[in-house]
Amino acid sequence: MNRSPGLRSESIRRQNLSTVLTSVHREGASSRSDLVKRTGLTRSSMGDLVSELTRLGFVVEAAPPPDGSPGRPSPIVQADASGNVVMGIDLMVDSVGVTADGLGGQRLHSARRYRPRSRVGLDETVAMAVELVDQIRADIDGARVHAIGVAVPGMVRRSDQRMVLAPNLGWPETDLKQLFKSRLDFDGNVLVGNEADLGALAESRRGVAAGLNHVIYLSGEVGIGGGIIADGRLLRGRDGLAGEAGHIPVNLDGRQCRCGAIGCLETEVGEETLLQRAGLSSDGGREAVDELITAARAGDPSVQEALSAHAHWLAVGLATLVNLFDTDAVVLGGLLGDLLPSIASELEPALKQRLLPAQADTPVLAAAFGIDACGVGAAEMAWDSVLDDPLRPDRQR
Amino acid sequence: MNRSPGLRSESIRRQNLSTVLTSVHREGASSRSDLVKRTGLTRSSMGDLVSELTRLGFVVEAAPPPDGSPGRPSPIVQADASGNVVMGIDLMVDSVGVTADGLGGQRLHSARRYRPRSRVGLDETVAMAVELVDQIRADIDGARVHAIGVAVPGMVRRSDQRMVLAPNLGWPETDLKQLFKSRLDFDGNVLVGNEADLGALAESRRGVAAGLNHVIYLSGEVGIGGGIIADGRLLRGRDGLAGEAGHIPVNLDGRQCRCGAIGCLETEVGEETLLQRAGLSSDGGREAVDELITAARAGDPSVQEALSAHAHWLAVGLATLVNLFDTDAVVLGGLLGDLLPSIASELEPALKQRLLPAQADTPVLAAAFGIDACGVGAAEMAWDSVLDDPLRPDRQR
DNA sequence: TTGAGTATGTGCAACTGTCCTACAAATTAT
DNA sequence: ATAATTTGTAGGACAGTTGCACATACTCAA
Repeated sequence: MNRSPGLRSESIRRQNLSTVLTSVHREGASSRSDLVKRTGLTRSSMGDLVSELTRLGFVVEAAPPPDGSPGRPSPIVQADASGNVVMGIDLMVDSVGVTADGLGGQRLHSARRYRPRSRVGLDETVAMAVELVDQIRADIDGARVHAIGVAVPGMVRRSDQRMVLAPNLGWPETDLKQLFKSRLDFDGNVLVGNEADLGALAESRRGVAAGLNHVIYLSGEVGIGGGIIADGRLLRGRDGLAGEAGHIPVNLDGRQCRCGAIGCLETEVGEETLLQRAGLSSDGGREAVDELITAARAGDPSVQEALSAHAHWLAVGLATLVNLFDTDAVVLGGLLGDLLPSIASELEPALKQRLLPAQADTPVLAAAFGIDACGVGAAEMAWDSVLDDPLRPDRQR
Repeated sequence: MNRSPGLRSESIRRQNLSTVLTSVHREGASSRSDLVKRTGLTRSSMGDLVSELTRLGFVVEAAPPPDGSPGRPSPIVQADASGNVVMGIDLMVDSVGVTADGLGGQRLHSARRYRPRSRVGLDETVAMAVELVDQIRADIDGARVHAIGVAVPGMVRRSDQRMVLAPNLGWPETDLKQLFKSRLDFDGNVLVGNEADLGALAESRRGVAAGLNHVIYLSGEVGIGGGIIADGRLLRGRDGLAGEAGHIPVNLDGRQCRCGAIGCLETEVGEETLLQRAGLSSDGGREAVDELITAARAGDPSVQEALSAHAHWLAVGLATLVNLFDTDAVVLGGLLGDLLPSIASELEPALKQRLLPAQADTPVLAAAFGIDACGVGAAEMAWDSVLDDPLRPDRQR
C-alpha cells in the first residue's frame, strides 16, 4: 500500500517552493503576480518564496518590459539557467551523447561521439561518456551541476535503478548509478532511465506532445522501445518495465523474436525486418534505412511493398496501444518517426479501422526530437529530482 | 499541465486527517501509537487528529485488549462503521444490486434484483435501483450516507462522469450522476464508474490482489471489460477509457466485432463465441455457461475444444497486457474467472510462452468477488471521495 | 506637470498546525 | 510497593501562510 506520510509545516514550504520553481522551469519566466494567480497563494507568500529561491540561487528577478498596463509592474522571475544545470548522458548502440541543460530547459552544451555499431563493452562506453562529461564540466565551471540523468537502451529496474537487461548492447546487469557516481566523482544524484521512457518524457514535456498528459511514445532504434505518459507521469509498472511495447504479440504467424515469443511488434516493425522485406542487407544500419526511404520515394516497388507491410503491422500494434491507453496522441520516434511521412497514408486508415470510435481521432505524430530525445528526457528526469524538493540538504550549499 | 496548487496551513491538517482516516479504513483498527509509527507524526499531533476525527463522528476510541507488554496501553482507533456508510449501486445487464458498506469496508446491507436479460430500459432500471436504495436507506436510518458509487457496464467519460456508451444495455448517453442525485433526493456526492474499472479496484483493495499496487483485471460478462491498477491507482487515460482491454486486436483472421474491427479480444473470448464454439445456443446466458463447464468436466470433446480455443486467445490477449503493464498479478473475474479452473492448464503455458522473461512469473488469479465485485469497487470509489478530504464542507454537519 | 486610478510589493500582527519538552497516567516486572 | 516502560496531555515554541494597511510604480487625463 502506498501511504502518504504525515505532513509538517515545512512540508508546505517545500511543496510551495517546488511548485513555483517547477512552474518557472516548465512554463518559462513569468511575473510574480502571474505566479500568484497560478498558485492561489498570496502576494506576501509569493514574495517570501521567490526571495528564498533567489537566495538559493535558482532564480533571478528582472525588471519587466513595459506592457502599457496601469499599476505597479511586477518583476519577472526567471530561471538562472547558466548557474544551474543538469547533465544528460545517453548511451546508444552506435553513439554516446552528453548534454548540459540549464534550468528552464535551455541547452548549454552538447557533445556526441559515434562509433561502429559492433558491440562495444560497458567499460569502454562508460569511459567515453565520462570523458565527454568532464570536457563539458570544464566549460560550465561555476554552475552547479544538480544531478545527472542517464538514458540506456535496456530495462531499468524501478526499485534500485539497476540496469537489468540490455539486449542490444549485451551488457550484464549493472548498477550504472553507482558506476557513474564513482567514475565521475559526482556526489549529486545520478538517475538512470530507459531510453524509450525518457524519449516519451522528452516529447511530452518539450517536444511535439508538449503539454499533453496522455501520450504513447514508440521509438524504433535497433529494437522497438515504448514509453507511456499517463496523467502526465511516466507509467512504470511493478519493476519499471511497463510500456515495453516492443514485445506485444501482433503477428501470430510471424517471425521468432529474440525474446522467445513469435511475432512481437519489434520483430515485425524493427529495422532488421524492414531491410529484409525490402531485400536489402539486414545489417546496413541507419544508412541503409535512409537509402530505403529514398528508394521508396523513387517508386521502387519492392521497397514500397516492404513499407506497406511495415505500415500494416505498425497499425495493428498501435491499435492495441491506442485502444488500451486512451491517449491524446501517439508519438513515433527514431526509425519509426523517420518512416512516418512515407507510410502515413497507409498507416492511418489501417489504424483507424481497428480503433474504437472514441479513439478514432487520436493523432499519430513524428517526434520533434531526433537523436537528442533521450538526452532531453534524461535531463528532465534529473530536473524532476531537483525540483521535487529544492531544499534537499545537498542543494543548500 | 497538471499543476499543484499552493498549500496553506489547513492543507496539512486535511492531508493528515485523510492519511489517518484512510489508514483506519484500509488497514483496519489500530492503536494510536501504531498510527504514530506509521505516519511519523508526533503523539501530540496524533492526539489532536484522532480527537478531531472522533468529533467528526468518523472513529471511536476503545480500550485496548491487554497484550502483556509494559507501558501505558494505547487506545484502539476504530472506524464507526454503523454510523458512516456509503452505498454502491451496480447496474448489470441481468440484475441490479445495491449495497451499504460501513467505514472500514464492512458490508451492512445488500439487495439484488434479477430480471430477464432482454434489454431493459434506462428508466426502469434506474427506478429499480432507486427502490432498492430507499429500502436499504430505511434500514440504516441514523447513519450518515456520505456518498454513492454507481457501477455501469459502459464507458464513463472522465471529465463529467457521463456514461457515453453502453453497448450491452443499449442506453443513450446519460448523466447518471445527476439522474441518481435527483431521483434519490441525495445531496451527497454520486460517483459513476465503469464496471470493470471498479472490479479492478475491488480486487486490488479488498480481493485476491489486496495490497498489490499493479494489477490487470479482466472481467467477462456479456462483453469483456478491463481495468488496470498502476501505482495503486486506476489507470484512466484521457477520457477515462484506458484499460478497455476488450478491444485489443488478437486474431487478425477473426470474427467481426461490434466495434467495427476484426478479432477483438472480446470477440474471441466473449460468452457468445464460447457457446458458439461449443455448438450451443449463443444466447443461453450464464446457465448455458455453467452447463458447458459441467460438460467439459465430463469430458465432452467438442466442449473441450471450445475451451482450448478460448484459452489460446485469452493467452494471446493476456500476453499483450502483461508485457505492457508489468503488474504484480492478473485477476480474472466474471465468466473468465469461472472458466479459469477449467482452462488454467492450457492457459498458463500458452501465456508464459509469449511473455518476456521478466514477466514470466506473473500469476493469473481468479477474482475473490463474484457478482459483488462492482459493488465493492463502487463503494471503494465512493469512500475515496470521502477519505480524500474528511473536512469537506458538506460533511461537517 | 500633476493628480487620480490601478496593480503590485512589503511589513507586521493574527492564525493554523505541528513539534518539543516536561509531566502525568497506565501498565508490567521485581 | 516500587521501578521501569510506554503512552497520553498540556502548553509554549516554531514554521508558514493569511490578511490588512501602506508604500510604490506605473498609466491616463486634465
